[in-house]
Amino acid sequence: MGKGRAPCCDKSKVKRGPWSPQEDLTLITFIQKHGHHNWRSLPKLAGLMRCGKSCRLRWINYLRPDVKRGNFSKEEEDAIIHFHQTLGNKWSKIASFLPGRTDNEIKNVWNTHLKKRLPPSSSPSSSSSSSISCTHDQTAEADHDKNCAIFQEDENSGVNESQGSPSSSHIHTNPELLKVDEELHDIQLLLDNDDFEDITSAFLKTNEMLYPEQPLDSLPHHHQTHLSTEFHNAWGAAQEVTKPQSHDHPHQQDIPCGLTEETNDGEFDLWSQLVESNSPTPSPSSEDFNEWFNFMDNQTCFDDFTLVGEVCL
DNA sequence: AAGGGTGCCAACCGCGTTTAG
DNA sequence: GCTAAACGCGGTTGGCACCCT
Repeated sequence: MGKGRAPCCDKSKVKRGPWSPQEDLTLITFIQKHGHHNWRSLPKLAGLMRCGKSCRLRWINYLRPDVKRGNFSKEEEDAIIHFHQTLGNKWSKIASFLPGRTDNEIKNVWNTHLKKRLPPSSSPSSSSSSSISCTHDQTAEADHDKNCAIFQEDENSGVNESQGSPSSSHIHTNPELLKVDEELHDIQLLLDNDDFEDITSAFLKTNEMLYPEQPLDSLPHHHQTHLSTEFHNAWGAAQEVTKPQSHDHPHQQDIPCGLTEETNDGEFDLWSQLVESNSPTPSPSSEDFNEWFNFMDNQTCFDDFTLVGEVCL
């Protein structure tokens, strides 16, 4: 690869900066219908003047239905501290332990809050973290499933918004972390797969209710980047209408909403057609999407929601 | 009330890794 | 096996909101 990397897109022809609600809608609608098998061609196919990377980032960090918004619970913060000690700045790895949290969000929380709490010596340097990464990575892998289960359960039992509690500024010492690990292990032993899925489902349902309704045009410009929560909530509820079983797979982010695992191959075929012909093809479940559009109209007070959807398809 | 400083976070950039031809 | 394209990750930045003086 000696020629250097070609730019991912023509910077002069793509829009940059904060996403507008209309762009969010366009992206959501397109992915809802066609999935995202090729980020590079997606913006062109969806009618977005955005770089594919930008679309991917927007989707992963804000628009995908299982993204969890709101403050981090004490348990989540403790977990971030714990796994950062183990893994270092492997944000995506840490994010995989915290369902619904993105690597970007965790990175921001670490840099703005958690790092400041710790004494300088307890923050792993890049060299020290790499020197222990092998052994600890294995430990982290082994802890992965049980920690996921724990945070699902936290959501389910309503202990999420605990940042104001007197203990929320408390920092784990190593013995305490060990105790937490033991507790995690005990609970993991009590959970079977069905319980895990139940908790996951409950978590996602709770997640839909994190933000109140608010008319789009009543918001100041700065908060328009947060409008995705409107779509996110509406989408989550729409999933209840269309394909409730999709809630059972929080980590299968690549399977678009409204498409089950069984239909994924078919969806890929649809993508192939789109890429080849560069023209939209009819949705296999247009009735469901129309229902979703109507729901979104009500949720967002966005009069021409259906129009936006039609334009980009 | 105004202005400067600080914090926060969404988004961008560039590089390493993976995948496809 | 090689090369180029695409993806994914982590670091960094820009700009808004809030706080303090």
